[in-house]
Amino acid sequence: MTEAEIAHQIEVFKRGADELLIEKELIAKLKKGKPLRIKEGFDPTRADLHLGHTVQFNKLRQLQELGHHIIFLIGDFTGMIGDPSGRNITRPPLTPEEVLVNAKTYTDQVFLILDPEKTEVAFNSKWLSALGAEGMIRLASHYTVARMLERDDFAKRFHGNQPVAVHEFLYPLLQGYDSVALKADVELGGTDQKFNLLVGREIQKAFGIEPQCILTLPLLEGLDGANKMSKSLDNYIGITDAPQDMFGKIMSISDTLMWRYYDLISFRSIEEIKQFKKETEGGRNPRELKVLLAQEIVARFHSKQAAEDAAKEFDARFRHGALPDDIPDMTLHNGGADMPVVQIAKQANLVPSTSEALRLIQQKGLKVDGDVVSDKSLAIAAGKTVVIQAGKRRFARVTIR
RNA sequence: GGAGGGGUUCCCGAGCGGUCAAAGGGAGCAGACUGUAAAUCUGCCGGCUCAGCCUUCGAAGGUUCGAAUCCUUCCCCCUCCA
Repeated sequence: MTEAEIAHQIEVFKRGADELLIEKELIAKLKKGKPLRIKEGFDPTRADLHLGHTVQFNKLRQLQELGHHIIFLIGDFTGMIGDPSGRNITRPPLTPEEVLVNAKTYTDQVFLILDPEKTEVAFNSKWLSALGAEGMIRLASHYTVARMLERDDFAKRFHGNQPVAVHEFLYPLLQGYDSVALKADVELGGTDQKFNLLVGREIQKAFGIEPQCILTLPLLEGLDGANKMSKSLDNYIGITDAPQDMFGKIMSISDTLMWRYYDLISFRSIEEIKQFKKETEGGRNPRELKVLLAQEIVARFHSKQAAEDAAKEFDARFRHGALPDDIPDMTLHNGGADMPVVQIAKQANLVPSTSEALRLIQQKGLKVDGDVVSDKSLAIAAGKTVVIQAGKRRFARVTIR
């Protein structure tokens, strides 16, 4: 590989990335002229992937296009332990069947971005199950508690009198062992993974393997603009979200966050994005650019047509107050008697409780056929069909029987 | 193994015999304003057959007219010492 080619590759590696460790070593690896083994692991604890994950996939895709060997690692074994990255020490363990199902949905979604022909899918139970208690203890001997406590998350909890379970220490070790088993040249991860990735280098050295290089990518903030995108915080945009939802969620992000999304998940060139920024400073309504972003994303995971339809409906619904096309229809049985709206709202899953429905009425947030409900004891006659709206976004077309 | 501290409503965190469905903050929800943006303002924020009733303060018992608050046992977490 020529100097120029290497320089180009390094540029691709680093684009949009947070950190590349260690650049010199990566250059040395590239100089060997062989495709690099690039690994990234994912826990199959959740079936659905969201846009935050795609930041990683996009980078894998770019590296794949450079001709490198991409290993998509499913952490079926580590998934049973649970990622220590925070709150839940105890996670419900997954059954092997659940893991398989999740893994399948994972790969289905990932291959919307990666080339399935050129991607190796691996499961870490293959070598981790074989490790056994003895192997585990041997593995653990290669790292010290003091070094383990260097991890920010552990240190914080330790000093903040929060529990740190022993098994949480094992996770980085196992992840590192994955790199040994796969002979990874490079491992990718979010910035929150930096510690684990570095442990991987040490473990590889301990096993007499050339340590991997590390590429960390920024974490995509969720819809709230503060926390990282995650399903458990319910601030995510799922890859399999319906076009309408996807579009709407992107439209609801703040202007500041929009630029972040442009940087991390848009395929537009850096120059183009710069131009957009300039235009908004010159008075262009950021809303228009948000629409472009929303369309790009919907088109990527659905289709161009879906993106256009979503934009049209969005306009109709929120700028002109029209009802959405896809109001769920349902029939509620009340034995032929009139049914109070509070009950209807609850049973139609528009509100979690009748108390909540009563509150909504007080706050003028509940509508029947477009009219604000002011009488909390309002009942709908059996046989009628009405459109109930709770707040701005929740609708149901209900027939009473 | 020993000593001490602690477990409160989604989260943080006050309360320490009645005025407690439980202060305050965060998150969330609704309304106003908008670009379903942000910021801001207002209100709400356990459940129900909702001007009343029911269930909640780690769990189970007990004391009391009355307990988140006192007692007993148990479970869990943290700190220090060994």
